[in-house]
Amino acid sequence: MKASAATSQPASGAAGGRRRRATLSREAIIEAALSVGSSEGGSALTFSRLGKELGADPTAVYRHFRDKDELVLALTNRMVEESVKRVQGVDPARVGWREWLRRVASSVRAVYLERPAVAVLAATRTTATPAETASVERLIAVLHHAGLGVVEAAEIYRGLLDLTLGMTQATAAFALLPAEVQEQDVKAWTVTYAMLPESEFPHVRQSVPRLAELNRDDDAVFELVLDTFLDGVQARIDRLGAAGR
Amino acid sequence: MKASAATSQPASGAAGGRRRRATLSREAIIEAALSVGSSEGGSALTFSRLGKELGADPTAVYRHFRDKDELVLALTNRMVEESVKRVQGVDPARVGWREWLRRVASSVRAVYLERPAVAVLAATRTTATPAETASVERLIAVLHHAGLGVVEAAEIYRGLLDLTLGMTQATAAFALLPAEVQEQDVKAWTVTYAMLPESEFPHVRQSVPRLAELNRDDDAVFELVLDTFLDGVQARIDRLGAAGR
DNA sequence: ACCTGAACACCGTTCAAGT
DNA sequence: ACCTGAACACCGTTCAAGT
Repeated sequence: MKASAATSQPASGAAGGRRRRATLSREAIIEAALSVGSSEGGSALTFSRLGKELGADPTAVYRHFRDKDELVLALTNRMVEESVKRVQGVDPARVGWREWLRRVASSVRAVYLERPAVAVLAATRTTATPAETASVERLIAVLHHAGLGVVEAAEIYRGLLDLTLGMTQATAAFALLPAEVQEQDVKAWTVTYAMLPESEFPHVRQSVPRLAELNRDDDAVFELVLDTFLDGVQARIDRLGAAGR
Repeated sequence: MKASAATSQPASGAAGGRRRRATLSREAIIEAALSVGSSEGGSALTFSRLGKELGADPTAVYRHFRDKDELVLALTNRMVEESVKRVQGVDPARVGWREWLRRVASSVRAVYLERPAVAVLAATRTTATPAETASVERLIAVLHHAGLGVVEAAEIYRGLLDLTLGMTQATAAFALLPAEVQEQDVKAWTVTYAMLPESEFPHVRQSVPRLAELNRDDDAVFELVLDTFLDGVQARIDRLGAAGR
């Protein structure tokens, strides 16, 4: 458990210079929660830690949010906004639908994994905020223009997001486990799997260096899955094109 | 919060007739934990609930498991065993690699979703038990025989499992949320998204009935993703075949 | 040898009391 | 109007005491 650095980012839009211990506001609480949720130690987002970060009593948060769930929804919206912002300069017409989807998915994953303790709470939630609805419209539109029917485009959008958020939540949840537990998991691949008898486990033994590598690099596994999924989308589009001719 | 029915399955292998309040054993505790983890109410697996199910003091579990993590690992192994058992009658040579992988992934998902409170704890863990290692060997072998190189087969195996477990963990986590919170999420699609202005959100409006449907049916989304992923694997195999000729 | 029950350091949340 | 701090019903875990 390392001490979490109290590095709150400058507020977007608000005229800066917010002091610690200043009067609480939803904005200040959201910033503090994002900061607590990104702590290296990897422990959960709690009212106690949040109060410490704010320099206030833990229960003071209840003056601004009805309960923890309302805070989680506000944090989810913030991460959606941040994800959108990171790809807003990328034009799907220029880079192509495939590369654009890759970047959208990767930026969602990156934003979430920067705050694992928030990610485990946010990944499964729907906010229906402007940032989210605009993003959904955009994704379906791009898939439609790529050659899919509108409803099929919507299906692929949903699949892509569930796939991205699901795998990201799993990575975040693992990162929050105690260090000893994580090491145990690494050892399973570098020791147990590496020492399996070659006669019974020929395929495992031949690929175990790569498997151990992938076990330490969830991002690589995610990109592999993402690329394979997009290959499948491409195949679907090609099939429609062939049938339409 | 509904009362969880104390329906423990008959122990596999053991000569049946175990009584409640009998002397505790790892087996009895595992069965009780699986039962608690499958409760409809959707609340977490805790020592308190486990003790009630066993008719013993909650802390009695510590006589048989070092801590909760050791229990979780034992439960993970049980679910892996159960998943393997459900497909052991299916021969990949007969149904084809694609259909076999579909069934493997679907049975893992089904077994986990029957015990959501266990699934959220188990999905990210590696046990390195015989059931798991044998399963890994089998999966890589099947993908290799389908036409992939051994290392590439291992990569696809890993991707398929992370994809399956990640999406399943997300569904399980959502199922554990309080009922009001889940309803809120449903309403986001049937109300907020359904009422978005058509001029700004033409693609959403055209597909919103299907999106609302998918939102209530995570299994359908999973199957869509799985099929699209397997299409991508197929494309990869075709490409290798063409290059090899 | 195994189980019990008090205790501890945490969780989220409520509410009366402060300013 | 907003914050504090005691209190409550929970968490996992430890440990002395029981049988």
